[in-house]
Amino acid sequence: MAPRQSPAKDKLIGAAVKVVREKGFHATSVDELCAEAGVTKGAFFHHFPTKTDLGIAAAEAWKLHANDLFGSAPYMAHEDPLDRFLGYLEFRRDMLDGPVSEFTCLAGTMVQESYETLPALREACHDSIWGHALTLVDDIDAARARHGVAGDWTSESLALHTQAVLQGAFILAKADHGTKAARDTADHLIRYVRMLFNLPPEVKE
Amino acid sequence: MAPRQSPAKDKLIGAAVKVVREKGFHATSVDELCAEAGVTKGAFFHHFPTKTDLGIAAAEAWKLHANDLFGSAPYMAHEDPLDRFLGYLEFRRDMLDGPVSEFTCLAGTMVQESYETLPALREACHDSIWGHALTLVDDIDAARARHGVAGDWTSESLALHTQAVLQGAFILAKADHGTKAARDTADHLIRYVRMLFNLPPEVKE
DNA sequence: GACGTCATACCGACTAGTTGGTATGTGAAA
DNA sequence: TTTCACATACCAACTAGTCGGTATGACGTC
Repeated sequence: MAPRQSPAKDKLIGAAVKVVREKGFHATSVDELCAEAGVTKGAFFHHFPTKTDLGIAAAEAWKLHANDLFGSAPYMAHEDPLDRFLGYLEFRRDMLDGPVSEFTCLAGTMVQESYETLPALREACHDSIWGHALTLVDDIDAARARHGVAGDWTSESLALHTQAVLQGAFILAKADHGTKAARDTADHLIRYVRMLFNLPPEVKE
Repeated sequence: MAPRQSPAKDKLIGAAVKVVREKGFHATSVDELCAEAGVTKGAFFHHFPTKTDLGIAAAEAWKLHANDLFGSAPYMAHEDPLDRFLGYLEFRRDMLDGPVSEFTCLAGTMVQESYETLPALREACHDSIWGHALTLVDDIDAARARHGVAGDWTSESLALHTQAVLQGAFILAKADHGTKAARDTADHLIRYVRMLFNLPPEVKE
């Protein structure tokens, strides 16, 4: 039956991504993760030495998931790197919809609970966030070159700024139990980037 | 001797503000809070029916603390509301220094752990964040009027955007265990606001 | 101002249940 | 027959919360 692989491992990672985003890392118990994944505790500790190690694996899976999702999104077909960057921002804004736990960031959630106490998990969250942010740098660089935009800021800092605004938007959405404030803050980010590149404000119907 | 008040209550709130910012809400136990505050468990549950209730009280105390701190800061003496707003932003950027747990936001930390599971605590965090953000609205409104700045955005959304950027900066600082990325993102926010108000970029030595 | 009554602040042992983690067994594939 | 993926039973430590008790000060009565 079991085809000599580890379906339980993947199911546990999937369960962690789902439940930890809803309830947080420490509020989610191992038993709960096993129940959600439909596996037993023996399977859990067969694949992960500790609960923290599952968190680390989930953060890694999260980074792969994000880079896959955004790497294959429609706006990536644009020829102008600035269009790709703006397409990314609009895509992320438009994702701020539906249940809060379905658009928020696993790494941003976990790092708050681990940064002082679980260094290995903090590091994994760092890799997840930075790893995704840095995928934007090449397009930002190319967009500046093509459109002759200098400014006393680095492309890397702007890439990280977009992640900061999104992480902040998630917190507003969680506090508000709604998406309006989050979408408004994403609109401010888009307005800012357009101003940096000397574009007129986005026109919305 | 005991001056007919509740020193234990205040000490517990202070301990919660400190320890929860470091470790998170769920990772902090009642025993730990009592030890930090130097009181007994009896005192804890005399003043707070549940651990969550202490979290709520801490969120309320946090809002008072913030509005007191920023309400009496030096930049508030500026006559031009735009100078006050920019002074606030620069002050917040310059606060991003030293140990991470000493400049991050208690409400932003707790809301991530409570938004789906502890509605009363989520609500208290909402009040704390919104209550502080909205103190900026009058100055933003007045600054727009005085400097003739329209734009298709509301002053309230810009006030909330500043909070989102700061919350995002805290997450970057936690993930990075450092302050550079957080300060850079605050610089982007200041650059944005200056552009909105048609000011040249900030000059730094 | 002495006295009884009551409320508040606080103490710390205790408990019922949950936690992350372990030790050992099983059954199928190679 | 060895190995890997998983299951079951179990445990020590810790969890939030309870409960009977004490110390202290406020207040009304005489």
